[in-house]
Amino acid sequence: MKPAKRRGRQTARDVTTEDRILNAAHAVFVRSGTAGARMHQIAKEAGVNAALLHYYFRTKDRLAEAVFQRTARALLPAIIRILESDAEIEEKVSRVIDLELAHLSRAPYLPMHLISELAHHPARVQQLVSAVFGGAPDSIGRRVQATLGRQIRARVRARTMHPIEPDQFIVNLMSLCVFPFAARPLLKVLLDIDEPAFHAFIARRRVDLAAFFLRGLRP
Amino acid sequence: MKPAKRRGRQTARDVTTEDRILNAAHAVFVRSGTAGARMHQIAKEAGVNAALLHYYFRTKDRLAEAVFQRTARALLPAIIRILESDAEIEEKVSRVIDLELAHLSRAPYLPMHLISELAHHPARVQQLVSAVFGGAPDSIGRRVQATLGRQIRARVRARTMHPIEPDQFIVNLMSLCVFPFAARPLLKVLLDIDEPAFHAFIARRRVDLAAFFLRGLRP
DNA sequence: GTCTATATAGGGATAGAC
DNA sequence: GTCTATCCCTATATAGAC
Repeated sequence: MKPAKRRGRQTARDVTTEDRILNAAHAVFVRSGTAGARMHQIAKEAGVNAALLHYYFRTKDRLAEAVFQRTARALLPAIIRILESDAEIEEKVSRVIDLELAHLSRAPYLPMHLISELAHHPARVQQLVSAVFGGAPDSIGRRVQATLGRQIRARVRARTMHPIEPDQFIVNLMSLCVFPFAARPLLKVLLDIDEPAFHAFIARRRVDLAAFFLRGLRP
Repeated sequence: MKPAKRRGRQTARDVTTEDRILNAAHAVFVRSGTAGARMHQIAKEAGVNAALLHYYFRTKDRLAEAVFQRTARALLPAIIRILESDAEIEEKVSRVIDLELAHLSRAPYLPMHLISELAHHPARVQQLVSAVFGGAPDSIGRRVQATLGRQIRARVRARTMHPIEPDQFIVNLMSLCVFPFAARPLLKVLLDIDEPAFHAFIARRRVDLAAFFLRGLRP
């Protein structure tokens, strides 16, 4: 590979040509959607010839799959690890919110891509499972829900928490973190805010959200 | 137009050929994304010849635009009307949640389509504004936020509500309603639930969500 | 208004030189 | 490993008969 002549803004991980392609593909796929993305555009942003994409990843679909798996590994496993740890519930909520809002501030379209791919391309479902946790097909979700369920029941018995189903707990938490980023273009129109205002909005959220959520759990 | 020979399951509004096309286009665009959608597929599901699509809507993009505007008009205006009405906050929360969950249970991919189109196709932003409210460019969002802001401040002074920014209020409410549907394929994998379990999940949500949200607003 | 037939372009993919 | 040239198919779009 040629070391010089890198066109796009390259990160520290832009070492090998394959990485450059993967990074560019990630950007283009997320920006335009997999169906709308153009191989030539990816090649251009990676600063390489279009034929090289087929040399490294045989087809567009394989390239999309590689990007998808990378996206799936970016955040979900870390969230799951927090939720099934043995930390207190308040601790879990804070840590999940901190992690999600920090990460999504840097990669705002990440969840959109994940969701959109899953919706349009049924094969991705299996790929998600194997990407997030090597072999466990369904047990992951059940395990997290069981852990949370035990914690919640204990707190309800102690009169320090309002009853809530574990799945509703998880979905509420994820909704409040992810949706603002996924719906960013919509919110900008509806709330009439621009880019800096959006960042201020998220900054405020990092301060307020955990407290709002935890008040919702009080008895 | 020929009255017989309708292939797809037709609704009561499948009266004119143009409607049939629009309905089929809606289904295909939402299912496959605009870029992934194929004109032939739309024609097939509408039960008409492919050339007819171009007779009624000159290009694929115009057809996509028509579908988008229809999608935008489906829910947003009603939500906005509730939020800027003079009902009490508790009442607003309940009504928005009821309306959204009922509507999205029938059209789960509606918000995904809206968001995805806005993200991928910058021209849609302007089209959204003119679709939701004829001429008012930005004032809609500001007006809703002002109304809510006044209500919240009054309640905070009366010590019956915890302070919260109007924009955070709106985004929290929308997040909790919309995200579960937008992320449905993801949630099915993560929570290990199938179609009927998802419906049960939403049914439970229609009972619990307003109370959860309102607890989050308590002082 | 609706159909058949066809023009045209764009994009994914390959062959083969270097 | 990387480039140039090119193939081929698919999808949008149009022309024109009925």
